[in-house]
Amino acid sequence: MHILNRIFQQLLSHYGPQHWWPAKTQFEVTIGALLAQNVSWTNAAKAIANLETHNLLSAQKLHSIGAEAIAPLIKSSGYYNQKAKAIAVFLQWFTHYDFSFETLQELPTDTLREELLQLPRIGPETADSILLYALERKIFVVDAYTKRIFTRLGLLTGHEDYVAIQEYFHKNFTGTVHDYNEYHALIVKHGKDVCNKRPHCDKCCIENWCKKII
DNA sequence: ACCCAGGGTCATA
DNA sequence: TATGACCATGGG
Repeated sequence: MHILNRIFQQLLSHYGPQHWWPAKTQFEVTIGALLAQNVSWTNAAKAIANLETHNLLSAQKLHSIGAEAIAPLIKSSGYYNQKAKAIAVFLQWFTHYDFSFETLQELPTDTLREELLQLPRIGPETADSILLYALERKIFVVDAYTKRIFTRLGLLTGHEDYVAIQEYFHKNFTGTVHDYNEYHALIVKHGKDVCNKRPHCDKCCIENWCKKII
């Protein structure tokens, strides 16, 4: 049993299921992934709620109004000009697949990932969030918490790039897609839970309960 | 007032 | 490759 599997079990038993992604549709997950970039989830959630209020939480409708009309509706998510443009470009790309997630599902994961990465403001974490939480592909989502927590645990040096960290999980974590879903959500939960002020803090995970895992 | 939050991009060395 | 600046709102 690899350490990554044991840490997952610990996190799950400690925090319980996180029920990600908090959205009703695959489209809402995707838009949410863009809006949540580098802002608190509550900020992103307000923007999504605002779109829903205006009955714009569908690809066709959102595509029809354009970036200039989207921007003021998502102000609460920050970077609203960049994000509005990103949503508009994504929707333009999505027209090639008839605004259909069924059609998207026909593509292999690697191809989909490369396509998504071509789009503005869709970097590795956002692309993987869409792949995992909207399309249910077995992809590990790496974020700043992942790097920080697992570096503190001594399992990473802190100098690995995104892909290297992702491969570490793909090779060693033997979970289902649902487990991949929970793992990332639990890491975010744990990252907020413990002291997250840079390198060291006494009452953090290492001193308190992460040692028990290892 | 400062820091950070479910990042990405671009310029610079 | 590796930093730094920038985007921008809202809560602590």
